[in-house]
Amino acid sequence: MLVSKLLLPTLKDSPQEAEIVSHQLMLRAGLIRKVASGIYTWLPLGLKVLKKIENIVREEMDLSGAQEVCMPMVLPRELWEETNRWEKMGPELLRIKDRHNRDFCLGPTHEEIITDIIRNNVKSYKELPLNIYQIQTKFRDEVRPRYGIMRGREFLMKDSYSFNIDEESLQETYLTMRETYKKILDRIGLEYKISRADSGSIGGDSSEEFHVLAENGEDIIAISDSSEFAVNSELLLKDGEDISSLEGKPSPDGQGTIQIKKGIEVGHIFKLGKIYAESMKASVLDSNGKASLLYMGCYGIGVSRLVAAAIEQNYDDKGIIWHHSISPFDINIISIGHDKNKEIATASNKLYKDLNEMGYSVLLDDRKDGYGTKIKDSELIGIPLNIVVGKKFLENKEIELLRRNGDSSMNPIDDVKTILDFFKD
RNA sequence: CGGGGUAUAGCGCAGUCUGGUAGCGCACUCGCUUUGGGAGCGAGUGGUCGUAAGUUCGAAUCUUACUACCCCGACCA
Repeated sequence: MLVSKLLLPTLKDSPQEAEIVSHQLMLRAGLIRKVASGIYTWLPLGLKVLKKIENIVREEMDLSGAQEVCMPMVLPRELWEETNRWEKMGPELLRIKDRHNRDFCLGPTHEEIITDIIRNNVKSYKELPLNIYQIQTKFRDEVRPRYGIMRGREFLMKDSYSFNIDEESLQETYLTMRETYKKILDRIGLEYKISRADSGSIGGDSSEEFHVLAENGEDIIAISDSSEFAVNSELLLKDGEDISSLEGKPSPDGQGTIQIKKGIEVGHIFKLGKIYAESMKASVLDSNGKASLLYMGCYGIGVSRLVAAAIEQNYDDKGIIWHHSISPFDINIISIGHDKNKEIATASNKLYKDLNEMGYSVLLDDRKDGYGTKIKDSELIGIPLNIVVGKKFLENKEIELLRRNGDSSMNPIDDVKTILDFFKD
């Protein structure tokens, strides 16, 4: 992609509406623009990141044996009344009426809809277990949307629902999803903790949250300094106790002491048990030919929230630092004097073509601006590797390889192998 | 929903107290010169001052109501 053709409205100043780093940088780097409170448009660069994360999630879900579907976003009242959630969800459920005055809502989650599908189409235990997922826009009319994409009202989520014949099978699927989530977050290069959590209004037996550790996290978790142990701090606090009082106490798992950290909840996995099957009468025939209520699990990942979380965990005073797995582009060719100097333009264009053919996603900054403008923008939008074609190229056919982390080297322009090595993390 | 704050050009801001018909930086357009860390000179474009009503000869400025957005709290797969 040529930078001159790209819709990339970068900003030098942070809009006053943005308070936290990820929100400021997402606006400044031209990833998103606000449409209404908690509702955003994804611009080309932001959408690329979103899609990269979405695809990583999809790949790992498919590898885990889950199957993708797409459920509607507009949902009829009747299904929600079966579980009594039309009432229970309260104003968080954005309700609308169609032209016949029939009640609908915008889907904030899809247990009812998928359970309806399964009860109508799956009849035997032999068809189980099933794990069905979708990656779809959700709407929750949050009491207070904030921090840009982090707590939006409209957001992209991967939600999956497993249907199992018994508790053992559910446990197996649950652990598979737990491993899958770890793989996803590892691939994105995030530092995270898995913490025991309150299962909240969605109900069910037990749940765990995946927290990306970051200063601006909304959740406070207690972790052990010498084991894997982590738990949402709410669960450790007795009445009137202050969170800071937990710091330094012995960890409940008997290993090490407690540290208090802030986290961004990017994933949540639940064992729901039979509650939805009961209220919605979802059963299959078991091996004895008897109707058996389904055990369910549900597993969510906030795809759009991961974009913000990745920034919160990886930025500096110059801008975003993308992990290579989710960067909107792999390489940015900074061509200095591209419009005037044919030698530089020709070399840059060839490099651009070659790297594209090698399978990299490449930006070519062909604008009429100087080095300063171009490198500042590149650092702001967080591209992992810059290739500078300029004066040094004219002198001795050398280009500079400049990584976002500051490492740099001068190399002969034909030394493509070095470019590749340099790019490897 | 309770508390606090903001609203003037795409972004950042001044002007409001003390009423006189809107300004600065950046961005943008054109020309020339520049091109390895956000370039220089010259000439330009762009705003019903959040909305509505009121006071006044006259309102960005004073009054009232409303709306939007942000922050804290309560809430939250």
